[in-house]
Amino acid sequence: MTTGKPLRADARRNRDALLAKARELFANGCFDLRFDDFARLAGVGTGTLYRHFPTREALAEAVYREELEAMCAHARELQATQPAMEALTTFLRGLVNHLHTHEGLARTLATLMAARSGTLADGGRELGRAVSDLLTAGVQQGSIRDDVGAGAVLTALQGICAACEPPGSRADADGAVTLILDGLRRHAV
Amino acid sequence: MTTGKPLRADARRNRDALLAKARELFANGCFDLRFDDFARLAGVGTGTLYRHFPTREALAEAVYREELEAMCAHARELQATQPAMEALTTFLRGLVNHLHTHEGLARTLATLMAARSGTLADGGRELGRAVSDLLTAGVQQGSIRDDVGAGAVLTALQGICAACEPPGSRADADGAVTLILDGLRRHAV
DNA sequence: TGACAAATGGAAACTGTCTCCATATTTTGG
DNA sequence: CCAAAATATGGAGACAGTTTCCATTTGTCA
Repeated sequence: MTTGKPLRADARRNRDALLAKARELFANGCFDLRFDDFARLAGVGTGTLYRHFPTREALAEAVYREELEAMCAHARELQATQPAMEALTTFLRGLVNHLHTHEGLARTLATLMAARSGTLADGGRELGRAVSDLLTAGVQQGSIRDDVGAGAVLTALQGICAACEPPGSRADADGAVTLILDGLRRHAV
Repeated sequence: MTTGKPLRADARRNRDALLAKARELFANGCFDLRFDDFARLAGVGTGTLYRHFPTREALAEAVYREELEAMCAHARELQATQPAMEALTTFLRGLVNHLHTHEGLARTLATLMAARSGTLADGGRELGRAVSDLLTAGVQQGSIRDDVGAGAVLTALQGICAACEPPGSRADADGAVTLILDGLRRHAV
C-alpha cells in the first residue's frame, strides 16, 4: 500500500529528510510556517517538496502515519486480551491522553477525518476500522449497544481533535470520552 | 452589545447588502469563493468589505448571529417548560436536524468553537451558556450527572459541526447525540 | 562506461488577502 | 439652506504564500 514503485536513492533520501524535519517542527509546535519553508529547512528545493507531498496535509499525514498505525495496532492488541468494553475504555483514554501531548497528531487527525473521502483519508479510515472492530466485539459480547455505529464515536472524536488547543480542553476531552463510553454501554433492559 | 455607535446611513446600507449577499451565497453552498468576491457580488468595494468584516469568519458570524440567538432563545424556552433532560433532548435533536440542512451554520459553528477566545467566539459562548444552563438544571433535578461539564458536550458538538459534509454524516451525528444524551443520564447508583 | 530514466532546485507566474488614500457622501450646527 | 467637519467609499496595487515548469544534475542498468 505504501510502496507504489521503488524510489531512486536520492529521492528516498530527500523524502526522508523532509519527513524528519517536518516531524521535528511539528513536535515543536510549528504548524503554521509557510509550506515552502519545510523544503528550505530540510535542505531541498521547493519542487522536491511538492513532488513528494503535494499538500501540507499530505505531509502531515505521512509524518503521523506510523504513529497512527501503532495506535491502531495497540487497539487490536487490547481487543485480543480484554473484554471489548475495557479495551475500548483503555484505548480511548490512552488516545486522548496521547493527543493532549501531541497537538500535531490531533490537528492532523481532525483534518483527515474531515476529508472522509480522497486518498488522504486512509489514515482516518484505519482509525475508524479499529474503533469499528472494538464496537463489533462489544456488541457480540453484549456489553455495547448495537444501535449506534462507529461513525458516531468517530464524530465525537473529531470534536476532541478539533478542540485540542489549550484552555480546559483536557478536561473537556476527558468528559467527552466519558459520555461516549457511558453512552455506548448496554444497560439492563 | 451589537451597537457600538450609530452607523452612517450609507455604511449601514452597504453592511446590509454584504450580509444579504453573503447569506444568499452561503445558503447556496458557496463557501469557498475568494473573500473579495463577496464585495464585488454585493456591489461594494473591497475596502468596504474589510472595514465591516475584517475576516471571512467575522462575516460568517454576523450572517448566522441572529439564527444562533434564536436557537439559544429556543433552548431557554424549552428549559422553562419541560424537565431539563427532555428539554436537552429536544434541543440537541433539533439542533442537529437544523445543522444538517444548513451546512453554512455548521461550518460557522465549528469555526467559532475552535476559536475559544477572541471577539469572534461570542457566538460560540452563547451556545455554550445555553447548554450549560440546561445541564445545571438537569443536575438540580437529578436527571443529569454532575461530573461532566458543558464543555464535554460542546466538544462532541464541535465534532458534529466539523463532520457536516455529506456521506453518512446525518446518521453519525444522530448517533453522537444519542451517546451524549445517554452518557449524560444519571443512573441509579 | 554510456545512454536512458528519474529527480532536482529555484526562478517566475499565479492567486487570494489586505492596505491605503484621494475622492465621495452624510451629518452637523450656524 | 449651506458650509465645514466627520465619516465612509472603492479599487489599484503591494504583499505573502502557493504552485508550476524545465534546464540541469544525479542515479541506474546493461
